[in-house]
Amino acid sequence: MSSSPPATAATAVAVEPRSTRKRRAILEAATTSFLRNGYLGTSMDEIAAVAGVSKQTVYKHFADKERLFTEIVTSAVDEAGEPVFSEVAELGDSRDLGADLRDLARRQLAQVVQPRLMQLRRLVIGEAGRFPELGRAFYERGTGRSTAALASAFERLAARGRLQLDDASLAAAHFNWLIMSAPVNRAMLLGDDEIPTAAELDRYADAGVRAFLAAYGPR
Amino acid sequence: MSSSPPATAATAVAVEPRSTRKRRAILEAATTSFLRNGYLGTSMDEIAAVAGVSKQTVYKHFADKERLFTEIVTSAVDEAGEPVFSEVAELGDSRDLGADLRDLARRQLAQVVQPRLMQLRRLVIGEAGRFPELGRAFYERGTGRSTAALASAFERLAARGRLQLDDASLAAAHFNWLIMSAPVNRAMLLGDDEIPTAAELDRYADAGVRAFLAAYGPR
Amino acid sequence: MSSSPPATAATAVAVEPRSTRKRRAILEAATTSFLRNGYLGTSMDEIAAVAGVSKQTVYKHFADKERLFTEIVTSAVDEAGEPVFSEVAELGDSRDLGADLRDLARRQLAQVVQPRLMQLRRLVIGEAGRFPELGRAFYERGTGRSTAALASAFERLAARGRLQLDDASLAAAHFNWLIMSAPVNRAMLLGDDEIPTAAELDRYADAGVRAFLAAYGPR
Amino acid sequence: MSSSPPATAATAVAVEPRSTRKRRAILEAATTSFLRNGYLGTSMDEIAAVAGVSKQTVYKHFADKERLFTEIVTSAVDEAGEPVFSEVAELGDSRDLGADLRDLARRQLAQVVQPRLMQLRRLVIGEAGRFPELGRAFYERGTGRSTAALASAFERLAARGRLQLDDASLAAAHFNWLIMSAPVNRAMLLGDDEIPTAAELDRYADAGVRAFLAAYGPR
DNA sequence: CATGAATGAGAATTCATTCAT
DNA sequence: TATGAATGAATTCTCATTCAT
Repeated sequence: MSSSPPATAATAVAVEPRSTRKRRAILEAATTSFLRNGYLGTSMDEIAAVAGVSKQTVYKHFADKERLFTEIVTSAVDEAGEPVFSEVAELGDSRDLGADLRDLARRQLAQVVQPRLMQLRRLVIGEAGRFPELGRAFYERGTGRSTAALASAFERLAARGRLQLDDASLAAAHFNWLIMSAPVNRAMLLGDDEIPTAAELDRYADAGVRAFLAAYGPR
Repeated sequence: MSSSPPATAATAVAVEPRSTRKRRAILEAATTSFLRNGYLGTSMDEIAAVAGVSKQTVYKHFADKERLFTEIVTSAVDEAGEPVFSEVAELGDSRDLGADLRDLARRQLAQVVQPRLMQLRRLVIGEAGRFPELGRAFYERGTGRSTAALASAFERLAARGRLQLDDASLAAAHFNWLIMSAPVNRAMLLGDDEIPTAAELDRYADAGVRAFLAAYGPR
Repeated sequence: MSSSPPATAATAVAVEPRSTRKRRAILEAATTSFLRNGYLGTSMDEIAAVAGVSKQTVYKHFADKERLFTEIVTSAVDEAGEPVFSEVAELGDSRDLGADLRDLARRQLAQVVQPRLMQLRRLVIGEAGRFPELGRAFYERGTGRSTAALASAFERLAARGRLQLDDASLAAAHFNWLIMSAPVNRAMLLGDDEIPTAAELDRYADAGVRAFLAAYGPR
Repeated sequence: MSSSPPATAATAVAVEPRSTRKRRAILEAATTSFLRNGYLGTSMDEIAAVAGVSKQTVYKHFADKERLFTEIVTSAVDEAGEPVFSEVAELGDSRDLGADLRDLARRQLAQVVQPRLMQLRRLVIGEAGRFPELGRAFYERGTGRSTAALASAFERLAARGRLQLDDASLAAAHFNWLIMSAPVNRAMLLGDDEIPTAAELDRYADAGVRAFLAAYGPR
């Protein structure tokens, strides 16, 4: 309150370089716009205006619209994959497997159904024709990675007799989709306003786990 | 020179009105283009050129691009729903429930994964922001209708002890997604080239049915 | 060639030739549209649609848009001039000149301020650049003719000492505009909704006559 | 904060910003074109070409054609009203009222029949259907304002016995139209080539004043 | 380094007019 | 004679990208 930071630090050093700041503003503006209006539905003019910079500045930072788009989507896809993945990796060996799976399922579902992630999913699917690499990235970083992690966790559990399965990947896929499919499909088609409440999601996750355990649990 | 009124009549009746012919050409061209390039990625010029008609003719048949688009997608959605739905409705009471379900699952999966239907799904999802009605229509006519039909079939089977369930809708959703999710998700994100072979699809359908019966079959 | 079938006569002669009927429909539709939307603001498509005929039929009857326009406006101008003119010609020699002039003024003003005539005036003025002949026609048939008629009536009256003037044309113009200017100017700029009531118009006409007589009446 | 470089300031102030220059070029081009060809008869392409700027630049300065049009016409109307109005306000109390009124009348008439103002009048009248606000503005700023000013001047003169009237507004309207109507009506309908010479106009103004004084002057 | 302007093309939509039927 | 379709250009407006300042 009373003490103001050294002048220099305040304006130039402590604060991040203005170039970086602008770059971030552009990224933010572009992300919002691309997620909301798609690739063709977004104009560079709009991005520059929302970011509060000139169009030239946008082009200084990103060679062209395509590059800006892929950069944004790629990094969004990377980020989005992270938390889901780390959750899965933690699938432990507590005494109550059902509780663990329920916990995982709930968290995963809550993650995946977040508006931002749903928009990203819609965007990638809608542009899959124009940008196939993004579809592939989304697939591999998302479903692919988490299913793989899940599969290896299930493998361990099967080895200790806590699950009955002969194809861990298949079981992982079944688990995954038993939990996510209905809400994700709904939300993808009905828009962000129709996302179920947290309670409903939890119930759905639990039901998925129940079915999964009935099919794959220790007999 | 005698008299060929019958001929005229014949041509007039047999040959469909040229207007109808043109209209169909426009619809075909537009459908192809919209499915491949999306709403914004498709131009009226292109549609007219591909249909081999003048732009004016397009505008005489369809008030504007939006109307043309929604008309096409709506009718495509309607058609697409039909076969899936009728399959489900036929779910009978033969002695071998597993065989019946496998049969249904295989057919349904083969249907849903057809390139054209996948493109439609991508299109509707991609344009869900711009055309929410289409998303809703797709949801209701697709998943919605077939899940509902499935649920009532399951209800009957449960009444006769052939399935164990207390929420038929939930069971229907589980069935549905156990079978379709993985391939559909794959195909949506990886493009039409990556659609699994028929044999793989059948195997996946069978695995889904197996898991379903393990969870919901007679104990 | 001898006798035409009675049937034909019944359908075609008694009733006015369908060609004439269509022609009139076209003229009516075009008149309405031109008056409301101007020359450029009116499309041949619209005219054909409103008239309930095909565009080709329009072109059969009228060589092109310009010809249709000028024909319509010219005849509207002619019609419009008529009643005003005949009123003026009747300006008699009753004992009460003031009453006669008031009568004339009221009728003339009521005529000239009719919505349809105002629209025509606006139209002709607005298109004066594109169609100077129409401006000229309107001027001559309207102001020109009635002022001339008025002038010769005033001449007669002056000869008998009932008016004091040395330039009958000038007096006629003054009479004319004392009565019409304010309401016409108002209505031209403020639209048809703002036309004064009949009573207000009468009062205005009377005031104009009063001023006119004060200036030109027998001293 | 202390002192800004004088040099920079000098150039920045002396040389007007290029943006302003372009804006003015656009306004000029658009004004000419709108006045000559009307709203629909003028294309944005043409405006840009005549102004020597790109279409984009036009659209950066003015959101759309409508806005450009109304801005131009509104400001033209405002300007046009000014001189007429200030003349009227000055109507003094010299000994020779007739001379004063003649002077005023001549000036006012000369003003009002200027080609540019006549074109504006035609334009506003022709577009009154599409842009009613402009008609109203023209009415209020033009006739309305000057008649009101005239009325209050007449009121003063009547109070001192130099005019005989009981409705100053009416007298003002009569004065106004006695002087302007015939030439304005002529010029509106017959085009700018037919505008009377200055001498004719003066004579007409004088005649109007004579009639006015005969009707409203001291008996 | 960043701004305003320019470019040149392309979008949707409408127009007046003319063939073929 | 009258219709649907075609034509070909023009309309308003927007786009991604690049100079010049």
